[in-house]
Amino acid sequence: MSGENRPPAGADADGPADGGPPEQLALIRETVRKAKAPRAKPRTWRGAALAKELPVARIVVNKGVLHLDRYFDYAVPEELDETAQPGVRVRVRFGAGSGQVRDGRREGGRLIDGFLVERLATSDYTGPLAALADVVSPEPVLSPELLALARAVADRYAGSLADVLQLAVPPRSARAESRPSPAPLPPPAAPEPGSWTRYERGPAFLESLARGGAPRAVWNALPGPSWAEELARAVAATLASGRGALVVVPDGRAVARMDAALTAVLGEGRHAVLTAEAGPEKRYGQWLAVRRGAVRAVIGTRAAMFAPVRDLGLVAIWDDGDGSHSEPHAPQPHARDVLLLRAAHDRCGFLLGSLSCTVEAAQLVESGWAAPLVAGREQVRAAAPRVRTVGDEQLARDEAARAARLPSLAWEAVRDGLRTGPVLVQVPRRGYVPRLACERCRTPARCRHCAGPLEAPEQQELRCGWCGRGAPDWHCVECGSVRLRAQVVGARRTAEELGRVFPSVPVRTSGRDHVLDTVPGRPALVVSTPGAEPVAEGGYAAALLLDGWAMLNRPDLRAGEEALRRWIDAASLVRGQGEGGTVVVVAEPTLRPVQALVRWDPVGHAQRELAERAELGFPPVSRMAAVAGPVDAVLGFLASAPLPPDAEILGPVPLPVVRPGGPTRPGDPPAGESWERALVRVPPGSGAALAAALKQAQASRSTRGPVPPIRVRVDPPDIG
DNA sequence: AGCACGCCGACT
DNA sequence: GTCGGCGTGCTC
Repeated sequence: MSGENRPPAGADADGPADGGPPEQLALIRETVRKAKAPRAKPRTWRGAALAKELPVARIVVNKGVLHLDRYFDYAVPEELDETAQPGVRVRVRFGAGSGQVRDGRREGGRLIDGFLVERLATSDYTGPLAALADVVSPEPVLSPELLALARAVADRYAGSLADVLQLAVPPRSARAESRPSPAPLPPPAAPEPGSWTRYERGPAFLESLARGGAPRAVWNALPGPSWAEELARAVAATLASGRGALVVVPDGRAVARMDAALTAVLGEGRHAVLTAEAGPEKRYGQWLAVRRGAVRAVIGTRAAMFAPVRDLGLVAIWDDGDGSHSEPHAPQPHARDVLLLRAAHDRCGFLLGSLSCTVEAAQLVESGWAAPLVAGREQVRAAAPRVRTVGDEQLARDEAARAARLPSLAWEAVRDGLRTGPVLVQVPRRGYVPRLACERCRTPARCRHCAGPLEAPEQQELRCGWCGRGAPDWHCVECGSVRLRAQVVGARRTAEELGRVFPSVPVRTSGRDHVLDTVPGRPALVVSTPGAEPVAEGGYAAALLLDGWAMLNRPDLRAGEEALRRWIDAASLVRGQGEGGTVVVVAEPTLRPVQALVRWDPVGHAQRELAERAELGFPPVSRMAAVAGPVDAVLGFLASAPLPPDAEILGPVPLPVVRPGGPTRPGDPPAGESWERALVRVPPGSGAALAAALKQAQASRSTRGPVPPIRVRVDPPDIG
């Protein structure tokens, strides 16, 4: 299906996937030590009895601090010899105070958790080794594969191994560990291709998996509910080859659908579900069943991306554009990139599926690393609804629309739809912040120097949100207009008024705090925020996508892609145009994402976005990192970081101050403090050097005295 | 981050 | 002499 297994562009093409170079300081110190004293047999305080074979244990300690991101050697006491095997959890004394001996025990170190990485005959460390305090449990939870993956993720995101391990290995539950896992089942028969026949290379993809191959594909799924079953068949094909499979989906609803689909295709007992919802003990039990090889297929939300599946044959991610694939805990890895690293490392199959298409997905195809898995146009036309647009000019001319606050085309679509079934109305969430755009043609206003988004904070001077330079003489590059606008629309009110326009029809709502899973096929108005749309029995007769303008003008590089994804996701719940399914989107028909929706061409949209990002030096073609903190600290940090010569620093610019007691998001500065943020941008190929530099600067920073806090994030998701 | 060591000034 | 200030450096 695709060529040899070189690493994917944009993922780890420019990063050492296997460990990375040792830091220079450590290297020098190591050399000096070796010169002074050759490898020593371990001596412990007071010479307690040690294991006879391989008396040294290499430990990774559970401390996320970056200057402790290396291994520490400990002596293995005789009584722990048997259980102290690679991969087990251990407790060790760790901390300052070397050389304090009292009663034959070393004092001063605190007991902390860690993992045993390997057993060795000798240590490079010249001092006397402390002894392992305890082996927590004989369960080898950290396999060499998982360790290598965690190392690669830490390097890619300028984070520490310990932080990644915290995400990758769930907390222990002794009860779950003591329960035996079920006996593994023999591989099932290869499945029929089913609805994969709708895709040109679908059956071939399944056959390759079933034969033990490692095909890699970016799959643009046809609208409708079949994707879960199709993913389940890909899993089944992989199991048939005697290998394991892993599927990561964005949320609990998608997990439930995959769970049902896998049960239908494979029967009971062949797959594990890894979600946080299950509670720690149950989750650890499932995780253990996977690690022990009792279960070979895994589905779950993002934490499952590290699932220790044995003999991995396929990693798959569904809807990679969904924000919940981004891990909020340090170092904030994205499930797509973790799975890319796994695919490259384990040389297994890779499947990225979505109804829509991200720029990153397009890049995987563009670079040749993955093959496109798409349906022909006639399949798309049959499955997708008819899409019509209502632009602002049309809206302005439409007297009836102004009076009723509803364009007549939209009114007709709702009225006609309600004759045969439910009608979906999508309204943007409140809190969507539109960004500045040309008043006439709606082209986003960008900085002349770095192409960042322009902002006018609190009616102040117009300036760039990235580099902070002012833009007093801005004019639109497309049409020459000098006027800007930012519009916040009364979306909810419009939806409420819809209910008044159709008083005899029940109105149901689905949103953040109250999400409906399904609605019956009877006529009803279903008002929903993006992502919370219920599935309608038999499909919606029509959908109304309101206030596209607000969706498209958020101050985010992904605004267009995200709006299109939200629209496609909603429109995919509508019947195909053969059955009369109609979608009306209220947005300017000349805009690229709107046109892509009308043509139902998310892949083409992503390809054009990718070309543009390459031209403007935007991620994912370039790689960026964000450095946030008090302005002096940010500047000092950047000055001390050994950035690659091709790195470009944008800003810093002030971040919005969080009001005490106000809403906070992870990553926000502490309430009341004024922080600034700089962006560091490097061209393709320098991503690994950037991450290494940021890591080193963080490590040397924390060794010297109390320092003001700094937040570093590789691949920040919210750059304007 | 902790935590201990060490090299300087005021105290019993 | 020796108690303890916190500046500096290490953690197997």
